Amino acid sequence: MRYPAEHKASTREKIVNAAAQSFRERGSQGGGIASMMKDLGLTHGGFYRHFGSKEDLYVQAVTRAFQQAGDRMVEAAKRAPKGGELRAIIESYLSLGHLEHVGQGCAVAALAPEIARQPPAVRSKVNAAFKAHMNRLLPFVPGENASEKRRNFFILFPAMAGVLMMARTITEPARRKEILAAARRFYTEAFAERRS
Amino acid sequence: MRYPAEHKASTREKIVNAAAQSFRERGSQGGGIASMMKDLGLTHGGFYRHFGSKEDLYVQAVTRAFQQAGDRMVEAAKRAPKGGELRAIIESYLSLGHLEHVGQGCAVAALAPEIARQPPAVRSKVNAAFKAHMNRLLPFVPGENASEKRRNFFILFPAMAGVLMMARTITEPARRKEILAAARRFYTEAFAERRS
DNA sequence: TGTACATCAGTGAACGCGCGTTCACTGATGTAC
DNA sequence: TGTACATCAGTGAACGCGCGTTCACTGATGTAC
Repeated sequence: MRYPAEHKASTREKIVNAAAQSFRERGSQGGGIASMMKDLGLTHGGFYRHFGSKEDLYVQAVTRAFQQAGDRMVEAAKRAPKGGELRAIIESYLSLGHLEHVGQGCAVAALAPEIARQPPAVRSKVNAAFKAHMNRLLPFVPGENASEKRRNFFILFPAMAGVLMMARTITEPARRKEILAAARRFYTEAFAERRS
Repeated sequence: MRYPAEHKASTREKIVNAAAQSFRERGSQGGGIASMMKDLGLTHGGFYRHFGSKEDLYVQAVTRAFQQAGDRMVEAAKRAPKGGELRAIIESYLSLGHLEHVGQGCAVAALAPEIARQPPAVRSKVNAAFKAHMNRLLPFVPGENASEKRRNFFILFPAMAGVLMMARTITEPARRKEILAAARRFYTEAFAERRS
């Protein structure tokens, strides 16, 4: 059958979104093309009308994941009182909600080691998506100039990703919360407090 | 053929070591039992004389990986001048050598998100191995008492793992070094300097 | 306005491959007698 | 001391399954005339 004009683009959109969640939740394998398509009420055969390969989808999906995670942080910052933007970002990043919802969360915390193992072509595209993500967040990072902001960014954000990762690894809920709370305090004091 | 008495134990040892490297380098799939056995000059069929399943091996291998990574850090601390132990650990953890040798390095930085996705039985055993790893390192962590040391441990080490992960993700060598250097400075100042 | 044809997103069977796991077998050495 | 048998780490073919990818086909709607 023939579909309305933007039908194809909208299907593609849905696939990318489903994949962005699936890869974060289930790893870089993502649980299979067939299962992702099925969740959208489609069959696997149609997949190749939209993407050249699973790897192609992976790049699109990780890029999307960075956008979504960035959206969440920017929104958290917007809801914060003037001057409290970074604190709000830190608190939302190191929240129990973020820990529990890998599928909607930070792509670094969900996938970093697997990204590091991708072939160069994939990694360089993911790098570009990450760079865009960083640039959205730099305005909220302390620093006199761009390079100082970048340096602080690369201390704060990977560290928070590490904490989140670690906490997700641990089974006892109490210990998880403890770790997140301690890290919130530490990074808020280090980066988001009036500095002397 | 019948083999000398400790032959079996020694083969098992070799498999665990090969797997500890393979999982860290190639992810929780590890590149296949057959290929790991082949690297040791064995065939895949023999694998099940040593392990009940691949999952069983995974637990043993990750445990081993923690031991090895712990060994390296403890050795670095021993080589350090009195009082410089933690600084030495930080510097060796955030070194280019560690970044480049995933297979011999920290299991958290190599595998954390994948560990978080393992079934509960696996995760709780990995948790136990991690706890043992932590206890080896606690003596080097600042803090008045055990719980304060633990709190600092859970800030410092996951953060360093996050930095390493992130740096491994990035393709440009210069940027990688930059990130490591900035983090070394930050964490040394925060945890391994004479504190006022 | 009506008819024939083209288009193309989606379908579902099929293919090929990798991989975890099983199993009957091997054969050198230990043990029983 | 010698012989028959048991042991068991390791072998390699085979099985079953999941999964990425291909391909001939479908059929509703757009387009040409």
